[in-house]
Amino acid sequence: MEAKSQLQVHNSLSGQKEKFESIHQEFVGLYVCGPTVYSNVHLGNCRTFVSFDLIYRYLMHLGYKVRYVRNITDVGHLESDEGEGEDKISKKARLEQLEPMEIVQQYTLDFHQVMDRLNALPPSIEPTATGHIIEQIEMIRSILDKGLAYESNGSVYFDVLKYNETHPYGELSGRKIEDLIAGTRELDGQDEKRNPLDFAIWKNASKEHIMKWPSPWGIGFPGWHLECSAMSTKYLGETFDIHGGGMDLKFPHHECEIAQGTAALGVSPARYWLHTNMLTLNGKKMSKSLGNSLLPEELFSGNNELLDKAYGPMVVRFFMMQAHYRSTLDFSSEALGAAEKGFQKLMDAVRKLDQLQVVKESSFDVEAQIESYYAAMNDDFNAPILIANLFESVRYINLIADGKEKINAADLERWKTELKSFIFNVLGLQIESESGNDQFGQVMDLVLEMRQEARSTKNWALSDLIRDRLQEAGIQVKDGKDGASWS
RNA sequence: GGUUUCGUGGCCGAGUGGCUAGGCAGUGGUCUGCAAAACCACGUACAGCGGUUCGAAUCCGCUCGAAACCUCCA
Repeated sequence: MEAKSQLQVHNSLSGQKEKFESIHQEFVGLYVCGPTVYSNVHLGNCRTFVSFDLIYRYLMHLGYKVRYVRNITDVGHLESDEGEGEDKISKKARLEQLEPMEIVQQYTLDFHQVMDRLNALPPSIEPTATGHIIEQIEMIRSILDKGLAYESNGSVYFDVLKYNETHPYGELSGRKIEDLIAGTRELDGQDEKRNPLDFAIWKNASKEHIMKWPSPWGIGFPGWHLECSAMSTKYLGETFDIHGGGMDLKFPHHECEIAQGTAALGVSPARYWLHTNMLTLNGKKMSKSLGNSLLPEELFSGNNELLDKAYGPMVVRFFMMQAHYRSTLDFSSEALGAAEKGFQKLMDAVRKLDQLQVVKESSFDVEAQIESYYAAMNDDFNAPILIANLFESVRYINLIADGKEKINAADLERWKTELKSFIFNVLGLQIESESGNDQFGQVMDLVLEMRQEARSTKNWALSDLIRDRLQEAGIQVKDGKDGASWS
């Protein structure tokens, strides 16, 4: 409970770290913009959701009851602002001659599967845009009532200039309305809009458009920013604690959400805005359209020319956790390889933890170790620092195993609980390739016993043969003070 | 062009005014039948130039370079 009061988060609204205080003491409302399900999620998409998984997990670790809402965008966003704009899911459905909902289903399943492999917890509510058309229409109506939107040819546009008269448009992304006007001057054209900055909150559907619904303004579909406003309001209230998403959604998506929410309800939707940074490949944002994206499946199977081998989901997760969520993270096979070794080292230490001998008195400050975990995470969810501190603990674990440091039973109990909690519950790591059954472990025990037998008769040829062959099979034998272990 | 951000040792990546980041790789050592693992020691990194300061990788200015957003994107 004490650690809870020390959490600091970086709020994009202020550009600074702020003390985190939830609206309702024990509860946190968390909304994260989810994926548009028109293709397989790539690794860059995954990073954002893994980052928020960490945040979600730590908030719960601190004792908060978190309602985590993450939407599925199953109405594609408009491709262009011109009249013939087509949404991505419609387009894909047309090309593949499928029902839009088949596309949505296929890639939603893929998304869930990938999240599961990366051990990202499912959100509390995962609403879809198409399931909330009525809520969106209601919200549009409310904005129209306030005079902050106008109808034009069966579409409804948000009146940015009018809104800006009473509320600063651009407060989240640091943009000034004059600059925005100057920047968009070239774009305009034959427009239904009063101003190029205005954005659609309801869009008139052309005949060919597949996904469409009736509305007071005719047949159409909701504008691209509206779904998040409608769904976050429905499930978390008019103002909730944390709204998150990728950096690339800051403008215009989140800026528009603030404007819509404020226009419709009179209050700003979220107190804290958290933005996760991009996963880059060769220094550039991983993006499907740029052709530099990696699919999680390719990573897990090693089936990509960028990779020298396959990497497990937990190694990938650990790799992501080694960078702070607000920094870009550059992907390379080399960096992943380094992460794999580090992850292995951490897991080895966790296994050792259960076999440590206890004595009467501890020779080092266990409590300080534990405090360092909380300090790291309380500083804007600084997982890389947490991991650095965990490696400090790894050193102590190894020293105890070597008989060079000591720990008492009470300290060990408490340490085990906290350490494991941070590794497995907060970082969300899992021990991989835990060949599941005890049978295998028993066989390994037997093999190592036989090797020990050979060693005791100085049959080095046999003992080395066993060790080398196991090595070839991917099993490493480690001789320690109290016998051999393997991993 | 505008907005936001970044440039850290061989690689990845923390740090935001004085005090060790950490991981991987490397070198030397201890241990070991040999090895692996583990432990110990080591590398004097902060794009460049100028300024503020007793003191700057950390603050300010300029220069160079990179990225994201300003069209859909996590």
